[in-house]
Amino acid sequence: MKYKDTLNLGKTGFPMRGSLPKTEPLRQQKWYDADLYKQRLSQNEKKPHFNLHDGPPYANGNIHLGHALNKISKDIIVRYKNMAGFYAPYVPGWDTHGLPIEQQLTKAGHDRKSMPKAAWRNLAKDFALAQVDKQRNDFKRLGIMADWQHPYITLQPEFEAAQVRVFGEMAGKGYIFKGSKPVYWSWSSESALAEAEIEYHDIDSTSLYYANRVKDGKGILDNDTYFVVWTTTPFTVTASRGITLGPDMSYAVIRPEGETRKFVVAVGRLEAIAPKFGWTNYETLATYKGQELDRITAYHPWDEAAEELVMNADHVTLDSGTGLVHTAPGFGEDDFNVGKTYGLEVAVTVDEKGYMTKSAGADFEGKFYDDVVGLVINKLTAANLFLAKEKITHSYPFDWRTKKPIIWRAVPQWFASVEKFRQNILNELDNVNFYPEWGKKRLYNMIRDRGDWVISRQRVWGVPLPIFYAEDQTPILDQSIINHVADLFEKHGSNYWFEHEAKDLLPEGYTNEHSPNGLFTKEEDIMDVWFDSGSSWAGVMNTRDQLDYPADLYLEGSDQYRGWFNSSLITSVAATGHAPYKNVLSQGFTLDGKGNKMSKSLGNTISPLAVADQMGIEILRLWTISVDTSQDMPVSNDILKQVSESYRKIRNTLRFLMANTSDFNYATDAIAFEDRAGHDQYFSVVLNDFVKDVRASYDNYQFNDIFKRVINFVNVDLSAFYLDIAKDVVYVEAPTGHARRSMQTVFYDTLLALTKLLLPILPHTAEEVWEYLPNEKTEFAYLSDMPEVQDFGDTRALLSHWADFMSLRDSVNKALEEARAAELIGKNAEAALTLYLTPEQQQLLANLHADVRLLLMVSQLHIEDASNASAIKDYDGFLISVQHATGGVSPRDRMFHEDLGADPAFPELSKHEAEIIREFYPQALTEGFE
RNA sequence: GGGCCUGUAGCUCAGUUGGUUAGAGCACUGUGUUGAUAACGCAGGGGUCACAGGUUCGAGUCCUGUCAGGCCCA
Repeated sequence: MKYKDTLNLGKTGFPMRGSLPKTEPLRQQKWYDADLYKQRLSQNEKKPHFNLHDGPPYANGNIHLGHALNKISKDIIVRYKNMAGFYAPYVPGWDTHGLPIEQQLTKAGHDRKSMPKAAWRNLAKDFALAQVDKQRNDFKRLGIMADWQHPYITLQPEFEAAQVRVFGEMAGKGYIFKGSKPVYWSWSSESALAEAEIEYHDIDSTSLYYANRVKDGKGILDNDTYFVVWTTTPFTVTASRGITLGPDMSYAVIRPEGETRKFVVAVGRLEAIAPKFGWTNYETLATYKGQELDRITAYHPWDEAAEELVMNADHVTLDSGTGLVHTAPGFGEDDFNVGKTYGLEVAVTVDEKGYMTKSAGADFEGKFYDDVVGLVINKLTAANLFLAKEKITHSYPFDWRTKKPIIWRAVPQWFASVEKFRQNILNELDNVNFYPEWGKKRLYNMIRDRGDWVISRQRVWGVPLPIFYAEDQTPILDQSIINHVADLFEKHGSNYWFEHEAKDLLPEGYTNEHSPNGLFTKEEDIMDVWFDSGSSWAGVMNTRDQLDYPADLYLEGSDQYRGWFNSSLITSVAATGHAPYKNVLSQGFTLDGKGNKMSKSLGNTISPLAVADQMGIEILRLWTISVDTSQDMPVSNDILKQVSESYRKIRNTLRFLMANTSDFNYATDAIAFEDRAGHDQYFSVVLNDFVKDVRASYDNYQFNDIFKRVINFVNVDLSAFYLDIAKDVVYVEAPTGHARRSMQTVFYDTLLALTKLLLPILPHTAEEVWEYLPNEKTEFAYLSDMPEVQDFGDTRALLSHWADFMSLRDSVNKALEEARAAELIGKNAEAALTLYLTPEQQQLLANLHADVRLLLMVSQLHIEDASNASAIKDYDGFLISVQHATGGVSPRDRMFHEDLGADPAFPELSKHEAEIIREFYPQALTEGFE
């Protein structure tokens, strides 16, 4: 027989390489076939609940890395919670209303104007549901364990009904009102836009400087005095109704050389402005504070029916312009606010498509707003008021979908008055934990500074605003009527609104004093989609039996402070007085390897599905915990390659543990902690601390902390030390002997703990490992529970002793490396070490209760008293001498021994080995060795 | 322009209340093994802690500014 046959070399079929792209989909199919999601949940039915509420991605387009990061992070948390003693359902959601889907229909060749609204909405619904199906399949490829068969979708009747009831609750409290206000108006999509629907680009504009002649100078200014104003939006001059000054800013009345007219310009801008008008010399006739000129009037440049009122407001700056702001309340928010204070007319001279109306004047009517610059200049020039034009490049708002510029424009809109319950919202934030902590500050500032919420949209694809109008156009905002509409939606879906007349939507026999003839009309606007997703706490958490309100956790990208975190908080506090979440976890954005943002145009994007196909989704999942998700995260192929190296290390380590426990049955073979060898006790403690630390990191959502701990544990604690020394035990010692069983006990504990702790992150790999653990009872690893932290008492002394040993080991390794370089030895087994130790250092070794020779992996170890040392090299405090080992090499354990042939039957083996052979391989006595 | 955040070895990350020669893993180089083998061990090189001021006996760690980058807003 061969010596090798008397060794316990590891055996396992677990492949070194995972072939992840091929095996993952097969494994996932098994999960879905077995309805593993439901199995795990039903197992947890009696446990405390943990609800992570899914923020709904928009049902349009391919999933990108941000989606993947989001869903994988949630999956990690939910899987962990389910294995850690919680009933943690995960209902995925989709956001399905809104303009992008309407645009997709248009792109596909459908014409909204050519069909009834209800028909258009059915097309949108079909499109959205198809997108949901596609994205759902893609999410499943990421290995996400969720209730994929019962997602929530914002177009579901029960969701729409819940949303409408939230609206009713707010209306009932008087939070909903109708107003006319400048809003972001997209003429290209003929709709008001939410702030979230806007993006900014730099554009070139023609700005104009012109003069307004004083009409009523209130005894301060003469009638030959002119206010010099600046505008970057010339079309708004048609609706100009005022001139705003900074109350504390100084304004000079000057007369340029060669001019008969006098001009008013802010002192702080005079020097910058004068050259533009060719004013090389001028005399300053007087200086006034802005507030001294308050309520003086001036003529509109050409509109005799209009008048310009001088006003004061704090938003005026000296950064640009003249320090006098031309004010058109219908076309700007600041303008509107100051105009409101002074009671100005809100003139709107542009229609919904961007064309000037009759109110702009006969020569403007019908012209596109952006094409009237020349006309405005002509009119100003004709009135001798034109001073200069100037090209400027500035950041300007655009419709994020049509990519066309937008304008501010006052239109009738429905609002939610955030002002009325702003303080309640801010107070509620104190009851929420934020990860990271600064999230609270960020959300707080946003709520504090935000204005009222424009909730109406002039589109079709969305939840209708459940509002009726009486014959005299009085809006009817009655909570009981709104709830009646909600009931209809719950039964028939919101398309019912568009398929029926107002009278069919109102409760039977409804009357109203404003409708003497019993006639009613209905609102045609729909709700802002942020109201949809912002109502999900009501439409999902409150509606489904297995879920709770408020949710334990909302987890989204940091853009959602302005989005979903925000809108959910507002609707929830408005309707119930409470925040919809107890914890908010926000994540950064994925950046490329250079730290720049990912975008299609830059070509630096990485598709999660491509990663799954090329490397395996496990690699992306492992990447997710390798980075600090609270900040922006770099991703590149190089980074993923590095992560895949880490994956291989983890995989190989698991494989080694499996291979060396394949003949081990915990039930019959395990050795109790007290009876384990010193190094096995030590490692049991290391493992236990590892379990404790990793679980704490999970509990605090510190993903990259888990990664760091796992990688260090695998590389340093296991691979470089414990598994390395283990080979001389596990391979060589008697197969069922105490030394080997002691170590195998720890191996198996480690294998099991590591597999379970990694499962939320690497579920495919963990399940694969599980197939090689015949003694584990559950069919899937996911049906097992997280390892519990054990109590080994006070382990500080033990850990301290081993920390000391590690210092000695470092010194020994350096000494061995020098001996190797000097060609005194090759491998460590050729070495005989002599340590010259102080009494304290000798005590150190005694404290270990272990075979130090084994721990240092040399053939022979001699301990001498330090006082006997002469000319021995000091390695960081340890006097170490390396010689070549003596005796001969055993072909079996490949170590040097001086007792080879002590058993005459086995002349090549050591005494200890011969004993093992006699007991466990008696056939060697007859067969002999080759 | 404003709010929030980030900038430590080639890469991903640690660096407690400011205190001796700034750490880890990976990668890299050298080397040993060839019984974890398309694996594993050991050793080594590598950072003016984005930059510039300031506070302090002393700053990666506090303050100010600049630069670069990200999210959100104007």
